[in-house]
Amino acid sequence: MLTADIPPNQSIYVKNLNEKVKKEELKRSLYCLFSQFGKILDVVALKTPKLRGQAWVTFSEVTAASNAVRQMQSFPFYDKPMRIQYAKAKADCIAKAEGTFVPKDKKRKQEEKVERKREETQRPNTANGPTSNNGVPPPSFQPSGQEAMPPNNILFLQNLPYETTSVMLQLLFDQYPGFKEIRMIGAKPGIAFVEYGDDVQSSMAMQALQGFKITPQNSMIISFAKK
DNA sequence: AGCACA
Repeated sequence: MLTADIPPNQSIYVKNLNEKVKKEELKRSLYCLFSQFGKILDVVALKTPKLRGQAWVTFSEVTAASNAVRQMQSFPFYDKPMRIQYAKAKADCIAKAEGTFVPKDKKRKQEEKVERKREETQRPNTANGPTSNNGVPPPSFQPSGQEAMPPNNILFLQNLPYETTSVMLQLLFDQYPGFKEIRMIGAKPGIAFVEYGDDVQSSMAMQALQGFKITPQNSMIISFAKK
């Protein structure tokens, strides 16, 4: 029996994570790392004996989860290759959005009944409902164009104002751990490369500075550099 | 290895 016959799910299950990383940092890093595939609704990680070293990342689209499963398979994250599958169950944040959420005192075995309820309760959606988001990470930017580059410790910057200097960029990017250097090409204004120690660090900086405006007209576009 | 919502 392969591990790969779990049906697609908008949540992914990530295991073989480095257990020394603190929970909040782990969640932030996973959020940054996986945001490249689409909007993330929730990241769950627990440090209980049974659940450490694992996490769940829920996307707003199943296709984002599919790309993440494929592209990030075995990605070295905090020195360990991550193992990624679709999650086996639906995330609570999704069930809540659908109105099918059953609090945890009603344990499993309820699942089939919940499925039926879902069909009969189809959207009496008029006046109520705390609009969407329940305790989720900050909203991500919309990927613009060719965001499909695989992770790289080097970032590619576009749409910089002509007068941008490497010192200006250094001030900005040196705020994030692992910063190594800025490289600009004299003949090509408007673009630059930023090198970090590893892919995780570059991902953090990308997430933090994506869309940063050096001038009101210049929203920085950040992607991973081509290998 | 380990599939939850501390």
